Amino acid sequence: MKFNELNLDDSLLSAVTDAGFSEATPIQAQTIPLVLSGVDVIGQAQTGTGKTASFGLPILQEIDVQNPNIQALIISPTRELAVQTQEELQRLGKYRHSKVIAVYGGSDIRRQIKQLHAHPQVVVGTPGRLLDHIKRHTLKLEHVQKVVLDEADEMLDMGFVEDIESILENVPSEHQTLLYSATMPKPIMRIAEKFMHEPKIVKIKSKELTADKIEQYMVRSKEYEKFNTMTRLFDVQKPELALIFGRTKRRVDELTRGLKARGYNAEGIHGDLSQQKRMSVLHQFKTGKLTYLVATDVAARGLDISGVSHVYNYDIPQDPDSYVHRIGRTGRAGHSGVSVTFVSPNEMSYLRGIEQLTNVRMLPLKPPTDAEALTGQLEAAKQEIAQQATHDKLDKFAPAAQELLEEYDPLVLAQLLLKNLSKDPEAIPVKITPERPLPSRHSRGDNRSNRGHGRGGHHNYRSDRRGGNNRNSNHGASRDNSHGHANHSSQRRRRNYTVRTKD
DNA sequence: AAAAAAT
Repeated sequence: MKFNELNLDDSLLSAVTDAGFSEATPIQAQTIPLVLSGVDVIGQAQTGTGKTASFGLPILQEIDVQNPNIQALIISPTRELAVQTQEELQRLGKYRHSKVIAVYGGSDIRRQIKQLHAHPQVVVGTPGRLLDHIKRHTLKLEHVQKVVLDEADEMLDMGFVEDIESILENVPSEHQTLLYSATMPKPIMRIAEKFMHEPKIVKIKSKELTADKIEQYMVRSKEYEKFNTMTRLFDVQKPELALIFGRTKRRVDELTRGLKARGYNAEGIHGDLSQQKRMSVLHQFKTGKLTYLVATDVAARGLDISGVSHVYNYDIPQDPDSYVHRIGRTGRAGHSGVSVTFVSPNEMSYLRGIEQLTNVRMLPLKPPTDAEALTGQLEAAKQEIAQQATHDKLDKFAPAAQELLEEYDPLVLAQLLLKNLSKDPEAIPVKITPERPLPSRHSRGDNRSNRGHGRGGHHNYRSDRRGGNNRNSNHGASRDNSHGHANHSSQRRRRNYTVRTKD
């Protein structure tokens, strides 16, 4: 179905065309006429199916732009989703000159109050901050006619039901309600009964729970091997854009540190980071400046990032729904995707739970060997060298480099490159805290060391307390390349690929 | 049990 068959204003159709769409997705084709007819609607669909426009377009159409009051309210589970929704609605409504703002925690409330004073017609927000504004009397909802509960199952999981209830007390009772949810558990149906009137249900085939465009793999890996296995996979698979999920905020921090230490272009995102940081990291990832985004489930749902080629479940999700959401970040908008889930022996039950829900059997993936991984790194290095050579107009250099690379044992050369490429070679041993705290850690009164960077990563907890100074000294060879002439003459980063056998 | 969300 084409958009122009949906009785939408020309102003909206122009914006849709600008966005590059002509064909409506199933949820849009089915939902838009219903919303326009004024009935309550339950939409069972995930982000990436065109959900936002399916409520956004009819809402924008019915907005009276002469009316300075807030006429539509959209409640989102996470701040990032609120921002994303606001941006999309603003884009779709640009020719209607409707004003859409987002209010959410972690950002300056005074600025938001100013924006609220400027008479927006649509407000997108997260529950906590919406309530905050209501209490401050800076958010007036008495003219709201449409309410959207976006990702309702997610909001339910996060315990927002009471908040939503309090927010809705401030909305006139005869409003139209639209509820979106990827899954439809009983509590969602209860909410629907409570807040909605004879809702029409639009269901997008549950068969598409996990798109078949996603190749789903699993890797059996013990906890302490996971990190190495994953980085080897990176080297072999060379993801364009990878999303890596960890179970806790702390593990996300550790993983990020570890990946950075090994020279991967990685950043983390979770709820304890400042909102500013969250936004900037997400922006970097969306614009491709960042290849590896390590995240808690804050990024599992709703976020629409195009071009995620790989999703890695470093920690398998305990909740099967979470798995569906996580891998749904890839294989979007017609692209194919790959997901890899790491499973340790005591996590097999989670795996079974997931496979039962999705009705898909994950293909076992053999962890790459060191040699395979190094070959992968080598290829990447080759490409980089070639690229740089072209860039510097030193085309002659490329064949020479090729030759060099072919001449030497890849293993030796790759190890060397590794050492040269990584920003902090000493930090290469990475230690990720095990899931459960280790039993007694021989508490001999000194807890000065091992938190954090885990440099040196002794796996053996023997009490060699004098060992403090036995760092292996093979990095004694001076890494400081301050040889009189500074090398910032060359604009780009230059590296010395000196070939020297390892002692 | 963790994460998210108001300060």
